[in-house]
Amino acid sequence: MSRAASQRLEETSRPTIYDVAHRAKVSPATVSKVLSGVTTVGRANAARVLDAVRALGYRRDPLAANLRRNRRSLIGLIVPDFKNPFFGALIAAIEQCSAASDFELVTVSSGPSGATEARQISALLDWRVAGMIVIPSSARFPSRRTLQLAAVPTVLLDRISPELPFDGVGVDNDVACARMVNRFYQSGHRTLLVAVSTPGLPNMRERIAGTRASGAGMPEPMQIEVLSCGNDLAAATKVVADRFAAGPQPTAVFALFIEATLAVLLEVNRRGLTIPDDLSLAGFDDFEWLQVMHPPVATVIQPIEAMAAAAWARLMQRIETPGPAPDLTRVPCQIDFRSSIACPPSKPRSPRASGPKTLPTPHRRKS
Amino acid sequence: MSRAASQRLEETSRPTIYDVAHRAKVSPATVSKVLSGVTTVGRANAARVLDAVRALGYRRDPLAANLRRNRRSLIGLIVPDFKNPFFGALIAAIEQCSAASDFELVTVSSGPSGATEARQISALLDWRVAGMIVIPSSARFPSRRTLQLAAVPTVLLDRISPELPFDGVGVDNDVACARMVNRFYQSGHRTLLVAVSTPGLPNMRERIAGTRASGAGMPEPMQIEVLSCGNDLAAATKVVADRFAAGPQPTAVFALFIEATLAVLLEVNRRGLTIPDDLSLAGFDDFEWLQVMHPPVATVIQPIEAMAAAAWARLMQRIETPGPAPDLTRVPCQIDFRSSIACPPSKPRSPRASGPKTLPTPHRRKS
DNA sequence: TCTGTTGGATATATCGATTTACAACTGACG
DNA sequence: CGTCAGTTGTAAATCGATATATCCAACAGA
Repeated sequence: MSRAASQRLEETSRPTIYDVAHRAKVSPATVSKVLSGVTTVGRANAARVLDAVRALGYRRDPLAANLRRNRRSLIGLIVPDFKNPFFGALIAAIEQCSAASDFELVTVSSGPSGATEARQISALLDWRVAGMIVIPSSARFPSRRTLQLAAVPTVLLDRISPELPFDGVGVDNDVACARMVNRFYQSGHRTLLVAVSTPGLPNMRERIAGTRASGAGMPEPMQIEVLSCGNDLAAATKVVADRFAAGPQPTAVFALFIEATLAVLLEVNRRGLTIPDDLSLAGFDDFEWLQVMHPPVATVIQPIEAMAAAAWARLMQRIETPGPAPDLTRVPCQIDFRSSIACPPSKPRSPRASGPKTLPTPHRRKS
Repeated sequence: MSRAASQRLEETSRPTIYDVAHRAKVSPATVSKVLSGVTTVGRANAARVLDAVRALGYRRDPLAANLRRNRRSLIGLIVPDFKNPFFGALIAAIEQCSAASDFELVTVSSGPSGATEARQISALLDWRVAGMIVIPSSARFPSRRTLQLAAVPTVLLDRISPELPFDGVGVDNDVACARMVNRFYQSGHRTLLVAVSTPGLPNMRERIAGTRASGAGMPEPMQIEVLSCGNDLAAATKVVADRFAAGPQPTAVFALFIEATLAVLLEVNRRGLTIPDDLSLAGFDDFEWLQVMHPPVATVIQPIEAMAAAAWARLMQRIETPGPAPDLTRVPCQIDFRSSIACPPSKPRSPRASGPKTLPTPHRRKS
């Protein structure tokens, strides 16, 4: 009866598996088997089914299929912020991975607040995702309410810590920072201002630790000052401006997140300073525009494709064989030492001293 | 029987509506009514249901609910590229809108190819989204295969054209371009190189038309040259380099998309030119880093929040009352005339002539 | 007393697919 | 010829929720 109705509507609404079955003169069960690649179907029947599918333009309803089948075909991805192109690139890379698989990817953002993050996680769990990739947004992740995550294969990305009971994929922050600090040291710097977002974030913690350790291990130990800048550009701008106004002028800044790099550049402009003569600068994360600065800004380059691939592989593996021991994968960073790092100015604070340049800078004004 | 089983598993697997009903000593139908806010439920029963929901931590399965209910609670969003922070900001703004509504948002990217765009659209249609917001990726949208879209409320965003049978929300490209061209004209420019991505894209078409019309309407008509740069930075860089190497040196460039702005800045660096003395530059889309350039780059600022809000409102309206007449909404742009536009150099090609400056530029090197 | 109405609750069919248990058919072999 | 094994196909239950029809109690009006 209902099937008859569905048949009548065949042209207006989407065809169902019953319509296909009817047209191919087989049962819906057979159609389902053909579509899911079960081999115990006669060649003739299979062919007729495929013909009918083509003729009717049938597409299976993933809602119904997922509901019945226990294994769901969705992967959830949670990023803190869509506006950040670093996360954007990660999303794109992960989407690439998912396209090559049988899973569909659903991406949502958690915002800086832990509350909305928990809400988004719950929402994805409601959809019974087969697995999740999460870039944690808050320092303390996961909140108690989201601990249900343990039930679903989950891989943390970028902001990872060995204390959490999840698989994780991140970069070797300490190594990268050590290399960058070394560059500062080799250029003659003995003090370094490190601009971080929230010191509690796992990746920030690692970067700070790496910087500190490396600085302390030098023949002449470096003096490392850590500046917490908050999460957005507005906050960072203010903190950086205050710091430049207050303490002794820094001669080298290592910005551990992109907004800090921007904030420092803004402040440098405002004060009419010159990079690298007055101030050496290095950043984290590579964006194309960093190369068109005067001079181009040295940065740690996080291997986005590699991170995405590693996270995806880890998740697939975890879905297939849910083993008990979570593990962390570290991907190495590249560093592009661009010309924004040079000798410190010879006189700390004075009208102007044209410090010797060790690195070529692109020509600017030709007057 | 099956319910008994489900009851037995109550602690290990997610509770169902039957579990709630059992605990509250009512029928599943009543629970459903309470949860969907139907008022014909006695106060005592409603209270017991809510208690049971809390006690069991029940959350309704959106798969099952959406399957049964005809009205789906999903909105699909398709953007061409997650890496572009302009789209990222749009996603964030639209997500904001959706958070305040009963709908859930699913975002996917279509990539530059029309084929994957069609595939993504089909996938979203399979999920029976209640509506879609699409930033078309290909010049000819929609492809024939995706015309099924007509069945679902759909709003196009950013790249819109009156020929398509869809609602659309975009910016007043022609007005914005006219204002920018006027600025070039007022600064003394009579020739203008316009860098576009794909001239066929609706927004590019509009921008080119607006630029051309405005330039032609000047007391001394301007000479407008259009340069097709392709869609990514690599292509744009090459095209721009070739153009600078070949024809007469441009004195003013209006980059209609962000990669072109970057490409021009790169080429300017490579050639050791100075902005705005040797070349005046304006761009489209505002990014924070444009302000830390030397000098800051003038740009058209697209009102992202307004676009998102307009698109969302339009979609909600269309979902509630599916009227037949599609319409286009235009949102006005702001322009930030930064100091990257100045007089053209007095001598077209020669050692160097320090052209008179009409606008202050921030100090650079103090040597 | 009987009928009609109404608010409140329930039983049951249903959304569209998958899965399980079983029936029907085909040969093969004793 | 009958039984057994191996294929191939189908009927019916099922996933978890919602819509619809039905049912019941209480109460008003005739």
